[in-house]
Formats: sequence, structure tokens, C-alpha cells
Amino acid sequence: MTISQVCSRYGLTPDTLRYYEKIGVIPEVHRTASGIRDYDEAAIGWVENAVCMRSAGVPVESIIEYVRLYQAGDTTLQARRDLLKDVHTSLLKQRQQMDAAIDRLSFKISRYDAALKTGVLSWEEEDGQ
Amino acid sequence: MTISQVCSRYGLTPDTLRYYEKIGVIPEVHRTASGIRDYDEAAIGWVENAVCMRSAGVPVESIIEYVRLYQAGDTTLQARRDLLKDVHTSLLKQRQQMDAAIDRLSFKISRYDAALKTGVLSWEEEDGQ
DNA sequence: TCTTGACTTGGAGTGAACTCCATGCTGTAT
DNA sequence: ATACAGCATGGAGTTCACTCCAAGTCAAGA
Repeated sequence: MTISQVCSRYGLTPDTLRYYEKIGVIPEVHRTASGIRDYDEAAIGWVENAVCMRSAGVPVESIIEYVRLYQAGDTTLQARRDLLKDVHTSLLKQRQQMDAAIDRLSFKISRYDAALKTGVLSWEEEDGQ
Repeated sequence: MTISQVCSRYGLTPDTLRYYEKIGVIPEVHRTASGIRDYDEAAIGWVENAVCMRSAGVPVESIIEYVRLYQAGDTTLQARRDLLKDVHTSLLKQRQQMDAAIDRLSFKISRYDAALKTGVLSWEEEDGQ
């Protein structure tokens, strides 16, 4: 699979995918005799992993560290687990903060909807905003 | 309330809080005669709003736009509602992506835990990683 | 053979969100 | 009166994660 095929599959640009490989977010991709990248199933699995983690806001450095540990072999199982756990924990925390913001927004939106329907701003003496 | 008091309450630095005011993430804060910021309840409400939104990853530009609309007065009620709805929608989408990553991590962690307990890497012919 | 489009590299540039710094003013304790 | 911690400003610097670009190579079709 060529770089552009992988890109259109995951909504990335070739620049991004090369960048990911260069900095180690994904392992080095196999090349044809003339030096062109040819993504196999394993490579695509790594791309999928990168896309999933990045879209959730996981820093590239964490992904790089995991790839590094993975490539270092079986002696890093515990370290890999610990790293994944750390990332997991910080995502859970991040989600809590998102939930708080979502709740805040839901509340405000319903207040605006009420105001727009009745034509009355019903929260004058509250927190403003 | 002084800037450092507000900062320690919300885990910000004075630089950040001045920056927020400068770019409009919060409205201008009242000053003492000698020019020192004095945060009242309303100002603190805006800071709280900013912290909540930013910790969820809402771009400063969205917050600025909301503050701008708010300060423009009652004619912007509909625009404010629409903006909040857009932000709400994008946070929901972002949360979905976080959930996907959290699930992926949970799965991997339990696999690592099993491997570390039994001493066997039980997913050899799978997707690797 | 020539063109064209997709691929390669290294390195510079971008945008977002802070973060730091130099320089100077303020206000309270000794 | 003076020291000194805290506040002010404008502007430069940093970090992160891409994103763009120039210059060149490669492969397939006219």
C-alpha cells in the first residue's frame, strides 16, 4: 500500500505520515527497491494506533516511547504496561474535564433556548455570562 | 481579589491570566487607582469559565468570540447560543475519540496484565503492538 | 523519448497557546 | 527612608504538532 492510499484511508497527509515515521510515532516502513514506502498490515496497524491516540490528544512523545519500548523487545513488557496505564489515566482525567465543560455548555444552551423562546433573559442575578 | 490569589485558586500563572485578558478570553478586569487588577465575582466567573473550557480543549478563539458576543449585548443571544452549540458538538465528537482511545488502551493493558501474570505473550498472531 | 504525476529528502515555516524577561511602579513592614 | 515582595507592561522566546517547499527520483502512458 502506498503512502497516499494509507493517507486517504486515515485522513492524513503524506507529510504527516512521513513525519510520524521520522520521529518514531510509527516504526520504519518497508521500502521498495527504489526507496518508495510500502505499508504492510503491521505498518497499517501502527498508523491506526497513531491516529487513534493522536485524535484523543495523546502527545506524540508518549506514542514514540511506546514504539521504542515495543521495538526493544520482551524485556519491556512491564514498562509498556505502565506507560499505557499512565496514558489511560491521563485520558480519563481529561475526559472528566471534558464532561465538566460539556455539562456547563448544555446548561447554558438550554438557558439560551429558554430565553430565545420567551424573549426573557431569566438569569439576571446569577453568574452572568 | 489580586491576580495571584485568583491564580492559586485556579492553578494558573499571572502571565496566563494577563494573557487571557489581553486577548479577550476574559473581559477587562477592574483596576485599583494605581492600576493593579482587582478581580470581583463577575471577573472570577469569567476566569472559571475560561479554565473550564480550556481544560477541555476548547480553542481560545471560541472563548474570545463568546466574550465578544456577550459584551455586544442582547442582540447576540442567538449567535451566542449557536456558538455554544458548535462548541458543544465538537466536544462531544472529541469525547467519542477519547473513548475510542480509552477502550483501546484498556484492552491492551488487560492483555499486558495477562501476559505479565502468565509469562506468555498470548497475542502473537494478532495485530502486534 | 518525453511528459506527467506520485514519490523521495532535508529543512524551513506556521499557528496555537502559552511562558519568560527586562524594566519599572506599588505598597507594606522595619 | 528604605528594602523588598508583588504587580504592571511590551515584546521576545518556547513548545508542540504539524505543514510547506525546493529539488530531485521514479514509473507508466502517449
